Amino acid sequence: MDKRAAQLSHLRSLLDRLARVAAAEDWAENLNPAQTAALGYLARANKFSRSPSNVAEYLGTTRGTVSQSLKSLQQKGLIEERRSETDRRSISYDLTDKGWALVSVERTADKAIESLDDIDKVALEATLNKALIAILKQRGQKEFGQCKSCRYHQPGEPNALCKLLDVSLTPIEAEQICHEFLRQSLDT
Amino acid sequence: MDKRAAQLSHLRSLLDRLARVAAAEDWAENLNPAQTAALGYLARANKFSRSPSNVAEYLGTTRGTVSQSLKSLQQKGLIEERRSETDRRSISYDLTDKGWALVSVERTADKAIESLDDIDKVALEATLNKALIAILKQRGQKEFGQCKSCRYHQPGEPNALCKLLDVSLTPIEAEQICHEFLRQSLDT
DNA sequence: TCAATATAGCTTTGAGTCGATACCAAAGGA
DNA sequence: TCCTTTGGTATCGACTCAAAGCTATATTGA
Repeated sequence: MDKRAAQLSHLRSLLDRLARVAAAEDWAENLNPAQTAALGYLARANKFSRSPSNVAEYLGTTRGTVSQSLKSLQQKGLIEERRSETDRRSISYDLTDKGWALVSVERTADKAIESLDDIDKVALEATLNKALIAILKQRGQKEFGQCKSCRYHQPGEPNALCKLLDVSLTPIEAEQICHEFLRQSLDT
Repeated sequence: MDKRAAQLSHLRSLLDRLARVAAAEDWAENLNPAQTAALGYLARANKFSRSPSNVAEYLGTTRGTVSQSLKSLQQKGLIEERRSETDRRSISYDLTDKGWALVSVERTADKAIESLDDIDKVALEATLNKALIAILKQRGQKEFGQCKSCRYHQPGEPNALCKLLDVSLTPIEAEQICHEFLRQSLDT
């Protein structure tokens, strides 16, 4: 194994270990890391992006797994299902008050990230995003992103507009995550 | 949920999602992410740090889980156990040729990371390391690190010396990971 | 228009894995 | 000798994955 390869795998393992160690504490309220991730996603996704399929694609896992994770979250009273009136197959999940309370508790991993310099945080986010986008592109997976940075977003006062779905977006909604997201500058 | 909290959890989820998506491909040769992580650690750890307990502490999981992961890796012919002669309880694992071959195959996540600018890579590693160290310190977990950056490392030609275990270290060994690692500058 | 077919959204199933707990065996002290 | 600590393993319930199995909607082709 040459040195270059070793260096690469080192960065990769560092990332993996950090996520693994950080995930090891995600057991408050009997939530495992996958359930915590799903709950966190639902808390940040808009109402068009809270189906099991969306969660599965976002987290890079299968619909079957997500189906059970969500069922478990539901049994614990953290989320509740809302069936679509137009399409009787599809389901969307909303957080309950209990769910909202849980996502806002701070964990030691958050504190550790918070302790970084602001400059580091900005750079970290930018770089991680680059890496993530590169992987997703190679796999042909969707990126997901905030409406306000989307190609279909049209700013406005007081509400913005989604030109794809033709719906009005409150300022809060414009910061939520959407599965239809497409970045503005199309670099292939 | 105020904006600051939302920002924090965003960085945290980004990290989590990246690791999750990257891990989703680690199924070559029927290895799951945990097994891949264990194999990767064993490939980079020195001979004093390849016990089940060491792997468990490094990955932030339990000895029981690691015990099963290693057994699975062993059945697949990727590692082999070596029992200590001085302590009949302890076990150390070595990679087989097949195991070495497997850790050196490049995955798409590696390519994505490789595609980053060198400056980004250096900054990314430094920042991730800061965050990891902060978490580990809060949890009272050991850091693990390369001998050559350890407090007990004494450079020398051709071989360096570990002042803790009083053993000679070849240049290759000095770049391996040790569970006894203590960083040089002691900032509390 | 209306069945036949294809696709989409989600769930169930079975094999394998993870984490918590309890446990055994060896080593170290008092 | 007895007690504690350390290193590793067995078991059980919960979880994950992949694949197969529903329904419901969309599309096709007379």
